[in-house]
Amino acid sequence: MAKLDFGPIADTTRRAEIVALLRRAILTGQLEPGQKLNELRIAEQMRVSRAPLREAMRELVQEGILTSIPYAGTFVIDVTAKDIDDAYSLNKVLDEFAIERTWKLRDQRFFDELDSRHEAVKQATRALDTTRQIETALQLHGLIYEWADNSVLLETWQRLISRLQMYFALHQRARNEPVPAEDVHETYVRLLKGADMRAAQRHAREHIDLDFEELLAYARGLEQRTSKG
Amino acid sequence: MAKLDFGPIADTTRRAEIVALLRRAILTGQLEPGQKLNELRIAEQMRVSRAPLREAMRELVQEGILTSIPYAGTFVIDVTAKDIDDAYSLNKVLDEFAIERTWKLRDQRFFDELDSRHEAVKQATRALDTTRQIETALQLHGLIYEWADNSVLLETWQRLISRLQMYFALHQRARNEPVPAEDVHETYVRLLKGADMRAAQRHAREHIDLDFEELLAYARGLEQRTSKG
DNA sequence: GACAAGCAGATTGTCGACAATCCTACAAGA
DNA sequence: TCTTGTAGGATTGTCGACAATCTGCTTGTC
Repeated sequence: MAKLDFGPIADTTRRAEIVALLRRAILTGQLEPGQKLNELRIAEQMRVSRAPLREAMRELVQEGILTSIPYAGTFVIDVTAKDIDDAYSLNKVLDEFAIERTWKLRDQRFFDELDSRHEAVKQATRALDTTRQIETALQLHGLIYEWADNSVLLETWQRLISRLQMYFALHQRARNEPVPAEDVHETYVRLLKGADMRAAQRHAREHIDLDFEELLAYARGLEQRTSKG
Repeated sequence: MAKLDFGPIADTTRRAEIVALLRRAILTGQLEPGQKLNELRIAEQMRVSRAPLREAMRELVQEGILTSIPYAGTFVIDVTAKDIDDAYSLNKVLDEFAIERTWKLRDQRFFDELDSRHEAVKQATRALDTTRQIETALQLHGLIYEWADNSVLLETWQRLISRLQMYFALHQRARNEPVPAEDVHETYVRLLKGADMRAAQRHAREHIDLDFEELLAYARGLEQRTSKG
């Protein structure tokens, strides 16, 4: 008989669902940076009272993707080039640490999961689903954090990807180009399976730098435009 | 005429004050790990309705010092040896990064602030005020994060010190010993003023390791006791 | 026309009450 | 004895309404 492993049951509070809905709207760019969230309107749309909505918004404020000014409102965070720069430079450091911690803990299950997530990225890429592509790519990247066996590190990473996902989504929406067909994660996955930890760490740095430059350029353009307007 | 630099005005929402009150109670150990927070009772004590209290609790949950289970309650997080280990190992990495980023930005104001915070620690030590000593020591340590000019890094650090402060406070309360009179931060401050960045980074690691070992031993003892009971 | 005072209108912050859920104790049945 | 079902009380989750605050406009004065 197969070993059943019941996971925790789904959160059944309205608050949790609101958090999920709002987060998704923000991370996919449906709610744009700087935009104000009108409590009454959103509550009506969701057929929910303002109490759980406000609690949900508090969570997202602490998560770093909303910002709140007393008696003025709650807004989607603005994306500045410096924010992206900050997030990425920290991400590099964390990546190195995560790889180091994960390295000795790699096993067959790790490699299987790595392949599985890699496959998910490729599938989203083939389907030209940019939103899903970003999601899956970040999940692929997040495996080393989940495997590092350090809950604080994992939390930190999860806070970071919220923003990164938002940045990427904005970038993609702005470009509105078909996704590159090549498999940019091939090397990353291969190195994580290999024996040279330093090489994997180095690649993580450089691989990130690649997308990073594009993002930064986009963000700088954004700022110039908005400062003109 | 001196340049006036008006800081932001105080938050005037009840929510913000509740957050401050609760956070302080948790970080000083007045609310013990694992303890349940009864909304009705706390609301009555603070002469406040449950709405702002619940929002405040949501923030602290996201901050990582409370944990919430739907329909069951909100609890102060438990302190396990692994949590401390995780937090500290990440802290080492972040310290190194913060020092690196700060190094080139050091100026006279930095050195002055460093001395000022160092003095605050010494003063709290002389006054035998352990709670304040922990606070000031963490603030001294946090200067490199404030100076690193990386908002994401700073946020991450602030999330970390919430827990560290809680751990330290518990430790101190448990020992209930007079605080060591020697100045353990002397070398740290001197190296941050010096010219050898690597040395400063190395010391940050080792300096932390020192207190860390004590904390870990304490936490392990705690866990054994609770598993027995 | 410029500027300050003051008045709606809209929006956020807070409150008290109700609904949904959980935990405990206890009884009934196998 | 162990399990299962079932009230009862306590606590959390949610709602609708009221209070506090901000914003933009209007009005009046110079």
